[in-house]
Amino acid sequence: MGQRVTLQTIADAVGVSRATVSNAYNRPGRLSAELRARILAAAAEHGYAGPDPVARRLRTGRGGTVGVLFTEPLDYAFSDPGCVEFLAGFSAGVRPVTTNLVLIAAPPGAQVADAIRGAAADAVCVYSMPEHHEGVATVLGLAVPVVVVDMPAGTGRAFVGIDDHRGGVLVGEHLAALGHRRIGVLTSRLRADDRVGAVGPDRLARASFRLFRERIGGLREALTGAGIAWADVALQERRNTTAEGAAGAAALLSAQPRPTAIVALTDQLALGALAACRAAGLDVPGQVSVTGFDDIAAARTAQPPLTTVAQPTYLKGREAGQALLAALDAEPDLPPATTVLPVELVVRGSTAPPS
Amino acid sequence: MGQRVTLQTIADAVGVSRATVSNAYNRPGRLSAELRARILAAAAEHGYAGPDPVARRLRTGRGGTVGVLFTEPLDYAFSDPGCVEFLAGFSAGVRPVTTNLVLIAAPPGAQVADAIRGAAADAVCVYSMPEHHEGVATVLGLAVPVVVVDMPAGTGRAFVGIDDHRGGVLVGEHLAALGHRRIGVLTSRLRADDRVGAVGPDRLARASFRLFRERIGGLREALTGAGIAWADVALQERRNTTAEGAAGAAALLSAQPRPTAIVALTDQLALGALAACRAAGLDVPGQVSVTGFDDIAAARTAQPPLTTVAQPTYLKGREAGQALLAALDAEPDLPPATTVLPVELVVRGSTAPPS
DNA sequence: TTGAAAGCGCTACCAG
DNA sequence: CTGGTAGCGCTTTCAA
Repeated sequence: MGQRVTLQTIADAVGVSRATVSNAYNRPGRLSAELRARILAAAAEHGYAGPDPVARRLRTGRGGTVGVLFTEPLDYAFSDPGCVEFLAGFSAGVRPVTTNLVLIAAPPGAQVADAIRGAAADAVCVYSMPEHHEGVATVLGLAVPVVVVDMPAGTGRAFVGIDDHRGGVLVGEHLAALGHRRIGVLTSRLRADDRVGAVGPDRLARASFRLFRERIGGLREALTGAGIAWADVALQERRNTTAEGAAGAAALLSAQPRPTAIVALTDQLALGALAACRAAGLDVPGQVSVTGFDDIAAARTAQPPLTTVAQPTYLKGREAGQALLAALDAEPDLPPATTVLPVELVVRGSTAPPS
Repeated sequence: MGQRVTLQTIADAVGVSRATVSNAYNRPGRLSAELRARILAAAAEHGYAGPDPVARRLRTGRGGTVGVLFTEPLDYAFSDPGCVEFLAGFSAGVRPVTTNLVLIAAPPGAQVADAIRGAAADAVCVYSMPEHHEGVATVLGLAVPVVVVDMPAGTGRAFVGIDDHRGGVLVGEHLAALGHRRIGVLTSRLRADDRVGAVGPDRLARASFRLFRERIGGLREALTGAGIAWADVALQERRNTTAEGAAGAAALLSAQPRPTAIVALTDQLALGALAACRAAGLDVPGQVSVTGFDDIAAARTAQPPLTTVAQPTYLKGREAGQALLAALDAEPDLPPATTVLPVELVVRGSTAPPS
C-alpha cells in the first residue's frame, strides 16, 4: 500500500502543483480540459478518490451534513413513532441539499458537548429538548444555523412547533362537553430527571418540558372553564413508552372514585392506558374514556381507535428541514422565523359520555 | 465578536504554549491540577468550548461517528418499517461507544462518492445495497472498518444477514403443502434501475439484489421439488411500498387462470397485495392466499394477519452494530466474521388451502 | 492558465 | 511536567 494518496501524490505524478490538482476538482474552469483530464486519469490510476473531506472542511468550514439533536438515547429516534415520522419529514425537507444526516443523542450522563461538536454538522435541528439542557447551550454556541422544534422556546433562533396549548384546550372541552368530571392526566416526563409518579403543583410549576406544560395549561383552562376544579385532577408522570403509560394509567385508575376519563399527553401513553384498561377489565369508552395526543399511525388502528389531538408531524419535520436550509443561505442577521402549526381534535372511538 | 477563539487564544491568555492547553483537554494527567484549572477557567472566560473537532480529526484520523449507507433517499430510512427497526437495533448495538450516527443516502443520481466521503465516518455499515453500486465501491476504498448487512455478498468484509434462501424454501413448502399449484410472486426491485412489471428469466438471472435472488431461488427449489413447474409461476417486480405492491398484485391477479396464492417477498408488498385483494372483492385466504417476508409489526395487525417469514430485524441491527464496534478495535488483518441469522415461518391467517 | 506560499486548528513527538 | 516543532491534507490569495 505504501503512503497514503493525497493531492500531492497526484501533483507529483502529473508534474504540476498541488493547487492545480485542487482546481481540477473544485474549479474545473480554471484549467485546460486536457490538463484536467490528465490529472483525473492519474488520480484514477493511483486510486485517489478526491480531496479529503475532513481537510477540506477544516479549510472551508463546511462539510455537507446537517444534524438533529435529541435528548434520548440513539435508538429512541427509531423507536418512537412520532420521532420517526418527524425525521421522515425532516429528511424530505433537507433532501434538496443534503444527503447526509447525523443523529446526535444527548441522553443524561453522556459527553454531550463532545458528541455535538464531534458531529461537526453545518447546521443543527434541536428536536424537542428541555430547557436548560447542556446540549442546547452547546448547539447555540456553535456558530451554525439552528432551528428549534417544539422546545425549548425563547432561544432567539428559528422555531417550528405546534399549538400545544390549543391542543390541551380541545381535549378539555371535548371531555367536559361529554359530561366527564373526574379526570386523570397521564403526562410524559416534565423534567429531564428520571422521576415518575404522581405530580404535585410544585413539580408542575417547575416543568422544563414546555410541550407538556402547555398542553396541561390548555387542559386546565378548558376544565376550569367548565367548572371542574383543577385540584380534583390527578396527574401521573411517566416515560413516554406504552409500557410506562400502562403503569401510569393503572395508578390513575386505582383512585377512589375512579376517574371516568384519562387524558394522555402522548399517543404512546394513551396506548398504554388502553392496555391498562383492558388488563383491569374496564371497557373503553363504556367505563373509561381515553384521549391521546399526536395522532401517530397506531392511534388509528388501536382498539378502540383513539380520540386524539392530531398534529402534522411529518409536515413539522419538513418545515424544520426547510427552515434549516433557509437559515443556511440566509443573512445571519435576519430575524429568525417562527412557525406554529395548527392542531386538530380527531374524535374516534375511545371517548364517550361517562356511564 | 472579533477573532475566532482557538487553542492559541487560550494559550496566550494563560501564558503557556498551545500544546499545554491541548494537554489540558486530552491528557489531564500531564500537567498540574492547578495549571489545568487556570487553563479551563480562561477557556470558560473566553467562551472556548474545547478543541475543534474537525481539526482534531484531521490530526488523529478519528471523529467518533459511525455511518450507515443506504441506496434509497434519506427519508426512506424513516419510512420503511424494516429499516427503522434495523436502525433501532443498530443504534442499540453501537450505543456503548458512540452517540452519533450519520445516515448516508446514496439514491440513484446523487453525488454518491462525495456524500460518503463527506460523512467522514470512522466506520460504516453498508445496509442492503445492490452489487456493483458505486457507493459500495467508495466505502470499500475508504480505509475504515465496514460491515455489510444483507447485501452485497463477497466483499471480504464483516457480514450480517439472514438465511434468505431458507425463507424462500419455507414459503414454498408451506404453500405446496396447502395444495396451491398456481402461484404468483411479487418481488421488490431486482436491480437498481426503475424498471417495474413482469419479470422474465433474463431479468431474474441478472438480478443484482442478492436478497431477492435468494428468496426466489429458495421458493423455486421448494416449488419444483413439489412438482410445480417454475415456468408457470408469474413474477411481478415493484418498488417496495404498499401502493406499488397493490399494483403488482393486481397485475398478478388479472391472469387467467387466477393464481390461488401470492408470495410477496416483503411484508410491505404483501400489505399491498392484501389491499389489492380487498379492492378486487377477493377473500383472503378464502380465494387467495398471501404470504409476506420480514414480519414487520404491521404484519401482525393486518387484516387478516399475515403469514410471513420472520427475520430478527432488530437483532440483525444490533449484531451489525456490535460487529462494527468489534471491527473498530480489531487487528485489521483478522478474518472478517460472517453472521447468518435464522428465519422462521410464522403461519397466521392469510394462507389456507385453495378453494 | 499555473504555481508558490500561507495558513485552517490541532496533536504527536521529543527535548528540556 | 512543559513547550517547540512539525506536520495532518487541503484551499486560497497573489504573483508570474
